[in-house]
Formats: sequence, C-alpha cells, structure tokens
Amino acid sequence: HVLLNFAYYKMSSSDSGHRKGPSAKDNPNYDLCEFLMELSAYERNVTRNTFKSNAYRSAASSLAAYPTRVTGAKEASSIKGIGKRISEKIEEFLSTGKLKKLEKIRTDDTSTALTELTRVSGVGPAKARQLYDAGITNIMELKKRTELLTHHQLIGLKYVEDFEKKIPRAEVQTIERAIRGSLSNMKQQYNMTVCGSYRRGSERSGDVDVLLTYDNVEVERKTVKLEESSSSLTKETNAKNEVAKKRKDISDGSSDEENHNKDNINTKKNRKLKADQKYTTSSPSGSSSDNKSYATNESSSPSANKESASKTNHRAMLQSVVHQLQKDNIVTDQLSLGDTKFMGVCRVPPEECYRRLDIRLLAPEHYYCGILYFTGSDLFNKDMRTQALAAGFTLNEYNIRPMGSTGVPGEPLHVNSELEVFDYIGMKYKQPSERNM
DNA sequence: AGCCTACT
DNA sequence: CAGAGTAGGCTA
Ligand SMILES: [Mg+2]
Ligand SMILES: [Mg+2]
Repeated sequence: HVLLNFAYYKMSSSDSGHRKGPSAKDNPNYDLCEFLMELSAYERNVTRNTFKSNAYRSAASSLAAYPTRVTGAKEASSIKGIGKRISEKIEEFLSTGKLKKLEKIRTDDTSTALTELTRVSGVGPAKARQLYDAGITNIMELKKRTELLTHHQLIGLKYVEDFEKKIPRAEVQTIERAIRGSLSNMKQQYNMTVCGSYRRGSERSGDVDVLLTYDNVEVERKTVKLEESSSSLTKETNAKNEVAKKRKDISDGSSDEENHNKDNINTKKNRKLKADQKYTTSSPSGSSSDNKSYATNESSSPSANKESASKTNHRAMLQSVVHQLQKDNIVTDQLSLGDTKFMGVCRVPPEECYRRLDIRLLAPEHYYCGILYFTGSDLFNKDMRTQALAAGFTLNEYNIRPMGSTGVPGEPLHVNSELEVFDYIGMKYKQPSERNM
C-alpha cells in the first residue's frame, strides 16, 4: 500500500503533503480519491495509458474538492471529470467497500514490481518494464544491477528513501536562506523566489523549487511604472504586492545586462533558442556597456568571461550558480543541468536528509509567467493552460501568446504581473494558496 | 530526431 | 476529437 501510495504521490503534484495528493485525510471522499489515484498509478506504470492515468487523477482532484460525501453513481457523475465508467467504480466501492479491478491489480506481481521500481527518480514506466524483463522486481535487486542505470537513476537510487520524505516548511526556509547567502557572494546577482508547493503555502513540500532571474534594472523600473498606472483595483493590489515582493528579493540592483536578443554566433545554442525565449518587451535598452554583468564568482568557473555582457549565456550563468552552491556544500549531487534548468540534490545541516532541489533560471522579462508556472500545481497549470487555449491563447513559462487562426502562436503579450495572465484568459485571479488542484 | 522522464 | 507545455539526457 505504501508503494502504491508513493507512486501516486509522485505523480500528483509531488509537493503537498506526502500522501496528500489532491486529497487530504479530512476530505469526506478521501478513500474514493485514494482508489482513483491508485488506478491512475496503475494506468501510468503498468499499462502506460497516459490519458487514462490523467483521467483518474483529474477525477480524484475534482472529487477532493467536492464538499460532501458522494453517495452514489448519479451524484458522482455530476462532478467534472467523472463520467459513466468512473462513477460505476465509485458505486461499486460504496456498496461493497472495495473494487475488484483494484484487488486484482494489488495481487499482480508485475504491477507490484513496476510500481516499486518507479519509486526511483529517473525510472519511469518504460525503464521499469525493461528492468522487470531483466528479472529485477524490487529496489533491493536493483542495487545489485547498477550497471543498468543512468546517472540520474543512480542518484535516484542512492537517495530513494530520503526523496520520499517531506520537507517541513521551516526547512525549506533554511535551505532558502542558505542559497541566498551563497548566491549573494556572486558578482552576478539574482532575483530569487521559492515557488512550488512552498509558495502555495504548504506546510510540507516534496522538494524545493527555486526560480532565479538575473538582475535587470531597466525591466524592474518599467515594471513598477506600469503597475502604478494600472487601473483595476484588484489588479493594482495584487500586482503591487508582487512587485513589492520582487523588489524585496533583489539584493543588488546595480547590474544590468541583455544577452538574449544578441545574435551571437553560438551555433547549437542559438539554433535551439525558442521564439518564446527571445526578448519581446521593448527590452532593457540596458547598459550592456555596464560590464559588470556576468563575471561569475571569484573562481574558476570555466565561463568566467572575458566577453562583454552581451556574450554571456544562460548555460554559463546556471553552471556558475550550481558551482557556487556546490562550493558552499549546499548542492551535493546533480541529476541534470542545462541552460535554464538544474535538477539536483541539496542538504543543509544540521538536517541530515538529502533533498531534491530544482532551479529554473529565466530572463527577467519572463519572471511573471515563470513564477506562475513554477508555483503550480501541476494540475492547476494544466487546467489554466487548457483554459488559455479555449480563450485563444497559449501559455508557457515564458509568455502568453495569442493563437492565430492558423493555429500558429502570435507574438508574446506583455505581462507585468501574474494577475495580467489571468486577465488575458478571463480567469479570476487565484492566490497561490488557491492553486492546489 | 525521437523517446523517456522529469518539472509545475 | 483533443488532451499543457517544456527541459535535459540518452540512444541510435
Ligand atoms: Mg516542487
Ligand atoms: Mg521540483
């Protein structure tokens, strides 16, 4: 049961509360949500039917938000995401106290093995099946066959127990302070916001999600101006709070640079640059002459650069950040590291547990779409993005764009608060704490 | 380039 | 009929 629960935990927003998923234990339909999540895990890990898996999870999420105990199939069917098939299962569970389908799944060796193996970060349904076909049915056996694993999977195996433990809110704050302290010693300063379930107010998180934007004075000033001239009342309030927070987060507003809209030669990198990521705000005319831009920390960073700010790039900046955190014994392992995303492991004594740390580095003009994305929850993001599509927009962590009649996204719209994104797609603003879907 | 796994 | 959207690693 623990194993199945974990799989569910892992699939649901990895964050809120260990077995919480969409449903807390005080929820009147808790047991129903549990069995739907178990079915979701089964469809993901065993049958690899993503859409079924998503359907069960979506149903569980809706049911978790339902205020009273569901009493039958008919009532269940009235809930969004619950139709004929799922309401029949709910009916069976209500009248017999169990579900035949689930009883069978629980006794199935293959299903049990696959679910256990996917506890390891980096091991998904396909790898689990591969391992199972190689005769490996549990984690103990997997530890004897490490030659079959990638780097990510090895780290996942090493910390499999720790990664299942939730992180108390106070420890997230301790980790945050440690990271701020470390990064404050770098020449390049960053705006840092802890997102994920922490920002949604959870008392316990599955990992720590850190959004960094590199400093940009011009963008900052412009943001403030626009906010002050904003008209809508709620808009102003919310947006101002956000700006205030952002400004508070900034430790040193002296550095400025622009590097995205330079057409560097940089072959592979530039080819990979998505339209999403290029400047669209009338960009910080900025002092790219202000050469203090990006020089990395005192050391050895391979990219510690002799070039002007305009030649810097994300990869070098994020590498430098991770390097700094390793130097200060905060980051202990890497799962992956690219231009904009770091996935790894951290530990801040006296805590003995190793914790999952994700860092996302964005250009400052992507800040609001960035925190919107990185705050989640995952189901909330899916839902909001679905609504965006219905309203004729497409939304990602960089920007929101209108969908042309051809289906080709247009130019990014200007965004100076999270609220504005909600406004564009006609959604009522939701506080982070209201985004726990 | 395509698949897998991951992130919200 | 469509389903959110994207990053990074690995493989061929
Ligand atoms: Mg998280
Ligand atoms: Mg995370």
